Amino acid sequence: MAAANVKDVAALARVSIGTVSNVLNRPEIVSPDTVDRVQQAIDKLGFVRNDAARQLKAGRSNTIGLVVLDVRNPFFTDLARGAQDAATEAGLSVLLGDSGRSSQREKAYLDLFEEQRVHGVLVSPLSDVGRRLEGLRRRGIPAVLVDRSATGSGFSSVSVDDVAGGRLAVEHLIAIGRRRIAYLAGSFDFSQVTDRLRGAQEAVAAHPGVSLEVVDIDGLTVLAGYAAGEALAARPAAERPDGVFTANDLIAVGVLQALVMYSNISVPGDIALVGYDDIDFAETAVVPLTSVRQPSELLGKTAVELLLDEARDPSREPRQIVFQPELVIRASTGGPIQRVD
Amino acid sequence: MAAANVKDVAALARVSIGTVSNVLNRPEIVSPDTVDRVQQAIDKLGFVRNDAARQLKAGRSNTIGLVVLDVRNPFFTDLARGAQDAATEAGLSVLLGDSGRSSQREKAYLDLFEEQRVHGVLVSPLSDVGRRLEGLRRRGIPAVLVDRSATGSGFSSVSVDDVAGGRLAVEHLIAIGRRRIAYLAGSFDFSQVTDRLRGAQEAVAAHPGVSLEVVDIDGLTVLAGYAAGEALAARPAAERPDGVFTANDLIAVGVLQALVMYSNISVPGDIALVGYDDIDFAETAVVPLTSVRQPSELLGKTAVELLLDEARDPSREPRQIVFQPELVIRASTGGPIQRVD
DNA sequence: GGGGTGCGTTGAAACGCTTCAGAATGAATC
DNA sequence: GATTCATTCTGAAGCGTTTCAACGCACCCC
Repeated sequence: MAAANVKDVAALARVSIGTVSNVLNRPEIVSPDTVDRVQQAIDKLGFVRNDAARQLKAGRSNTIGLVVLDVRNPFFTDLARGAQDAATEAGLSVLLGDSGRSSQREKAYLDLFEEQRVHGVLVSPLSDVGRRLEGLRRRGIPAVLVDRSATGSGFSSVSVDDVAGGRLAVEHLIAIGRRRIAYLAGSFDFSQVTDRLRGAQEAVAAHPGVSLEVVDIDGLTVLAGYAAGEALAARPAAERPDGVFTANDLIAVGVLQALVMYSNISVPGDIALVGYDDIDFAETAVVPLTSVRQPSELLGKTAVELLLDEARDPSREPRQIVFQPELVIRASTGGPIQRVD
Repeated sequence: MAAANVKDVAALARVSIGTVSNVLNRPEIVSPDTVDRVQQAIDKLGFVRNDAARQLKAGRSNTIGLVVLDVRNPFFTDLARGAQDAATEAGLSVLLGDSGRSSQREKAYLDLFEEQRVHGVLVSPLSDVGRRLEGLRRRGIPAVLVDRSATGSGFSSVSVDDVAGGRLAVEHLIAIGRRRIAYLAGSFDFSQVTDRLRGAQEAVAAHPGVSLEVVDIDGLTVLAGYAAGEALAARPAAERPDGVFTANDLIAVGVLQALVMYSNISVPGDIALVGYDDIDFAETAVVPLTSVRQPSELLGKTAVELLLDEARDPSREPRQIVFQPELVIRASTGGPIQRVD
């Protein structure tokens, strides 16, 4: 029992294959009677349209390729979910690839997407994929960079203003009276890490009497944060910061746990703590964590929209969309909002 | 500048299109000279093979469809990663769909996969998709159920023995001397939740003098765990369990945080705690959490292997592969491993 | 020199769909 | 009754690949 095709349906419904195709794609131009007859034939034969043939004819697939740096990072899964929703809405599906920060895998996925003649690609780029994306574009496949601003690259991008995020975090610490701020981060080769630092510096610069110490730790993990927290706790009280901003929530959680162990240091009493990303665990940490939230789902949704616009009109000027992060205030900086305007 | 196709390559290399195809797919049967010439033409034209045409001809795509219940759950992303690795190895790619526990979306993804004539589908089934999968199989698309045993369903499956996991957890609690065990869980309509309970019951039944209390909480979240932990702490000490097993790590983390707040209750001193899933945060919790680990990545990898076997030989008998979970012992039950053989 | 053997190459056919120019039909208009 | 027009349907062409029977050629062997 071979799978039925349009020809079989046409034969059973006693119409031409062209009519079957019209029933499938533009039923409004076919007479109701015929639509009925064809539909019955389709049901009877269990016909399911062959997408490969359709795509071959169309010249491109109904798929959007998305390459993320790390599927295990909630930021990216949220982003992927947003992208999927927007794509589904437009009748497209998303092929999700995980580069795992390997430029080899990144390339492999882009090659795959090119063979598939995808509708477009969304990339959270590892390194310099500009040339590769140029190639895709020449073939008519638009690309949008996600989570990285791409001014001047000739591509559209959606990103979050990390400088603003850093500023937001540290201004909040200053607003609640902290004067000796520390920024805890590792992996300073990530632009996100340095952008957040820059924001922190700007906030400090705007407030005389506030100092900023940068603590370079070993990575962006809970364990690195725990070690850093222990080191802070071991300092004489006078040399400890009274406000700590970390490059992400994982570090903050580690710091928090180290401080809770040394129960003589209280959060936020002695040290107020602000993380970044607002992961699920921020809300449910031992001391609920103030954090900077990125609109990840919105990022994915918007990226797809930019992509579709460019697919429709390839000559369109690239646009850089920068989202503003949002500060979520919780107990680790004194809980309910106290704003000083 | 239209994209080059095999015909263009053939013309430039002065060979037939059949030869170009052979260079692409079976270079060993083409003379080295010709391979060179064709390769140069390919490079010069920037030719990239059109996958849609290839698939149309082949009758099926080089893609495996995977539908998971929730991409945000690390268990599934790990599983997906395992599946991707195995698929890549076999020259296939994975189309990842997130049903988000909606049977409508589940159906939509299966429809999509059918249109795509995917090589096979992996499903962590929401409800009864048996009939739907039967339909796919009739069309030559094999299916493997993941994270659910499917004995007697006619399909292969990979799953983890949750009964064994529950037994493992509670036997460990008993082995370290606990006698009043509590099982904290919500959502008792999930088979995983009840299977783990069954394992716990078996372990208790095998040890006279040990009691098991089942505490039904509101969901499987950190917050639900926190509430349950507070309730435990509020009990008179004599009525508190001395060993707690939770249906997942999130609950355990919540319990842990509630207990740590009431600092008169020590973990593991007063209450030993075992979670389930071994999420990243288990290792880095305030008190590192003993947990039952599921080989999620291996699950994905194995599922793909079963699928490929069935794709190669459709008459193959379905197989049910059940993995054994593993207990990871950490500080919440007394830390370094103490094994009684 | 006829017949066999292998190697490398050829090119038409087929995969299943969509599209589109044109045919068929019936109704409306002069 | 001829003309126009709208509506509905037809069927061949074409998308770009893989496959496969057939072909040419060189070589070897009696």
